[in-house]
Amino acid sequence: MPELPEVEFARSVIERAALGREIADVDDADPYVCRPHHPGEIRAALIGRELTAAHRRGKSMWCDTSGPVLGIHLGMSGKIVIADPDGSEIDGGDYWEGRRKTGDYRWARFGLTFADGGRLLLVDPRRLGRVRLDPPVEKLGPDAATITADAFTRAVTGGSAPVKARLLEQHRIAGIGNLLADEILWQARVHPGRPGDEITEPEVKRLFRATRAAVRSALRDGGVHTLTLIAHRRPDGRCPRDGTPMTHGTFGGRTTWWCPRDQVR
DNA sequence: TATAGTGTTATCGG
DNA sequence: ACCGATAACACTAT
Repeated sequence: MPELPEVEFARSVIERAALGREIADVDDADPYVCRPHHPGEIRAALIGRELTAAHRRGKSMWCDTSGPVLGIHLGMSGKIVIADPDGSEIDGGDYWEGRRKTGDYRWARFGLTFADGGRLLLVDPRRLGRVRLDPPVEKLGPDAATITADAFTRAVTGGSAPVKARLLEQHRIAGIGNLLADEILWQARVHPGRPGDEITEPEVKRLFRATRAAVRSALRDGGVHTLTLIAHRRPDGRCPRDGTPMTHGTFGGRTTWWCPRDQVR
């Protein structure tokens, strides 16, 4: 399930395989995924156009076209699949890899059909992805992969909300999901429940460095599943640093795992 | 069989 | 205004 690194991979697949192909048809029949549009609205806007560029900020993607901008969000279970008329497929996903057979389009929730017969599909079993025209990208904070130290400090400090909740707010920093957040807090040795207005300068510094390091390593190694802490977020999990049994609780409405010895309130 | 979940958004209540 | 909790979405994994 996608966080920033997985979305970047999907974006690169679109860039590599879908740009410059004339759009001959659009399946926008799913009113939930395509909200707030009505069925046929995206179709009418894109037929005869082509994608000219693929962008990403945080977990949001958008494509420039010769017409309106096409926004794509993968939600929790979405991925991009490019299916070509010769039967070949480019699978732009990770989590469902090996669990979805080539040619299984049961959960295709949106699709572009190109004039050459190829298709770009949003395959999304849980239907939490979204496709819309002219998405409000400006509401997102700076991308977690490139955010500056100053912007990071502004985003994380202040307020009474737990720091974990802040890391997850896409309008402050775009791209950190539940797993990345736990990894960052663990790397930085910061308790997830620390309120923003109590975070110290050294803590912010460690969080910033951990954010950059975790995002970079997940981008390099193929996704958030490769992060150190992830395998230890489980009932019998132990801290990879000191062997202490991991604790879990809820912050910002999400299940959170941390090391009670390393990460002290 | 029951429950939780790597995301987002809206709404309600404190 | 800020924050937490809850629901909704529909399916998979444990």
